[in-house]
Amino acid sequence: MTTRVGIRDVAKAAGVSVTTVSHAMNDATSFRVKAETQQLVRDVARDLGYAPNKMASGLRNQRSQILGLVSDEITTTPFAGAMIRGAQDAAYDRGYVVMVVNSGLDSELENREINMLRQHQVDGVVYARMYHQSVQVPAELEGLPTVLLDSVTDDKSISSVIPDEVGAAETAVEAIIQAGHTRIGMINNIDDIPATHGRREGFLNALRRHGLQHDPRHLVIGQPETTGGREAALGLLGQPDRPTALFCFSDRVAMGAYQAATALGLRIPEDVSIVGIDNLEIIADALWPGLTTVALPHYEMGSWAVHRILDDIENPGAPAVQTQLDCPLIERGSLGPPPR
Amino acid sequence: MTTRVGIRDVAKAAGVSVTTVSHAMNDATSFRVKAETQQLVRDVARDLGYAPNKMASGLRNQRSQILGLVSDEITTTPFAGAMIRGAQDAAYDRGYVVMVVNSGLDSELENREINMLRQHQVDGVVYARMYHQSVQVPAELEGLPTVLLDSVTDDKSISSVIPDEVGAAETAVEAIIQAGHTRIGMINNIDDIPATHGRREGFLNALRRHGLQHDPRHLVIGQPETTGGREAALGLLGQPDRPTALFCFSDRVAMGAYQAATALGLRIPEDVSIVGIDNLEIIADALWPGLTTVALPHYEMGSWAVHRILDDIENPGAPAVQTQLDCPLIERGSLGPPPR
DNA sequence: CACCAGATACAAAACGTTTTGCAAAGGGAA
DNA sequence: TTCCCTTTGCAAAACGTTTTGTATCTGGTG
Repeated sequence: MTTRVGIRDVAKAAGVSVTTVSHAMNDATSFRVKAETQQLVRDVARDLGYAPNKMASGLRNQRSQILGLVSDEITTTPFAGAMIRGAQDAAYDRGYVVMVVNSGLDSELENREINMLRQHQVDGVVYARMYHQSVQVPAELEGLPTVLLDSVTDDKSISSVIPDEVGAAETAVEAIIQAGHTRIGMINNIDDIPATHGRREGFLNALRRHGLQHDPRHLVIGQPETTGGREAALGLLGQPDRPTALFCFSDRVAMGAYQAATALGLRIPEDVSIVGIDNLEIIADALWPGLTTVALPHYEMGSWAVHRILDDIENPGAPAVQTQLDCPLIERGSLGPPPR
Repeated sequence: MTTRVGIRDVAKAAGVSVTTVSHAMNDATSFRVKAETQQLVRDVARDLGYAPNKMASGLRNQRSQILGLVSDEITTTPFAGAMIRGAQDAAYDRGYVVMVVNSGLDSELENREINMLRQHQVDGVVYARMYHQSVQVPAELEGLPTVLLDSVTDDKSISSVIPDEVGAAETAVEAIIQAGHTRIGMINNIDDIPATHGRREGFLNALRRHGLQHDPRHLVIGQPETTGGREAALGLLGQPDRPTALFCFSDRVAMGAYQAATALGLRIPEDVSIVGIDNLEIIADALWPGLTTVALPHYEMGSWAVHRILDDIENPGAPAVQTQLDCPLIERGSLGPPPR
């Protein structure tokens, strides 16, 4: 490995002082160097392949240009990837870079990892959860610019971004209603989490808005996986006055509903329409027919969080903001008119 | 934000010099400090919440304790998450931290991102692909310790880790044969990539080893997604002397095979057994019955790559090694004895 | 008692930048 | 010509560590 080229190498090669090189490179202060000299220096720098050492400049500036991203789980769904990419793209656009750290559910480990981030002098951290939930921000983050991703906390002084759960459900159910359905079932999550309540509320809102009767037997709950969806849908679709459309808590639940429909000899969407939430492409695209669903804005949330944190860093003191991002409908083939 | 506590604060509080504090903290050199003093210093450091500034120590040591991870795609499957987590866990265990960067297919962007990593003085980089493939290592990585993850290159001086494709297929097909099948079909990928050839080879190896006839009509190819699997399986299972078991290129292809079986009124595994590759849990667990499949060791590859790179950094000059990692069989419910 | 070795602690230099304060050069006005 | 201002360039300090070379102390030995 050839030894790295530093600022003094450039200075020597260009026949100027390191000060001048520094000024020439960081054009914020370029009024201290003649345009001509600046060009010369930059050319030399490029030819030499000079790239400033961020550890040195960070040390001097007390700014690392590094953001930390701490997440709980990362392996089971592609959502984490989308969030990370959103965060990383935004960071890159603004000259930052992202350190990813994840700790499963081990909060002891999480604290130690946050500590490592601190040692690396990260300028801020995005504290992310894989599923929208309410969290306690670890004390280790005290004093570091922090924004919550896919989670909220009681402390209103911390910015956060989450999906608009209510709106997402409304979007889905509106679409179902537009297609002509009046008997609409919902398979909700059994867990007591924000998504459960928000989506239920959105479901009921949409029904009410259109003056549709809500049959409580058509709103059931189950484990938020495929098996739970299958069992719930089996019950729902087995009834004589079965719903003609099912709004499912998630795409995995919807996949269970597909299985139930198939088992009962019901065609999708001719006999029953199904709509999910998540836009988990690996499932939604793979189902047959494709699953119409509402996308959760993971990429956008990652991007939003990073922009928020950088705004905060560059311009401290702005008030915290709690955001909800829109969830668009993604149409595939599982929503059609009700059977006559 | 209270101003960070530095080594001189600790020194002052403990009534010793910064040198002594440094020696007391880094116990490699602890023979230069009395055990008692060391304890005192450490206690004081803990009480003050002192955490050494890695930018400063990195600058001094010419070692950032940061690893770069550059990947192509990250959002579509959970594989990326598994790799990243494997890498990050391994890094954490050895006191390192991972900077993630990803660029889609834009190699121009990739180069600029690698450049950012260089500026941050990463000690090495893991160059990862999401699907096993043959790559050209970008010139930007020149001179940086690099290992290839889920990819290989012609340059044998670069270490790499990939799944044992041949072995994976052999494992799957052996299991099928053990279950009693003799007419075994395979739905392979149409793309000309290493996985395609390796899995085909493993399939044929296993058949040959057991003296089983290979009917060329039972080895078909298709797009490596669910739709491709469905169409291929429809053809395969529609034949009068249909195979009693299907070995699928991937879990998504296997999902298509499920759909085809269902459409043809075939039960799994009573009428036809299906085995995949990937252990894409979100699908394999969700299918009904669960999909028996061979796991691709994404987590392990991430971990292996990081350990390799750190070995290389700590002990330079060791020869490069190209590794293949084992792929274990994950049994769920889609493999049974052949119908009589 | 004098000397020495070993144990322990410290001061200072170095890592590669940025930035401040100052100096030199150039040019216009008196 | 002299003076002063503006433009351009430089030397040096600082960021927070680690490490080297040296100084001091202690106690044991001749």
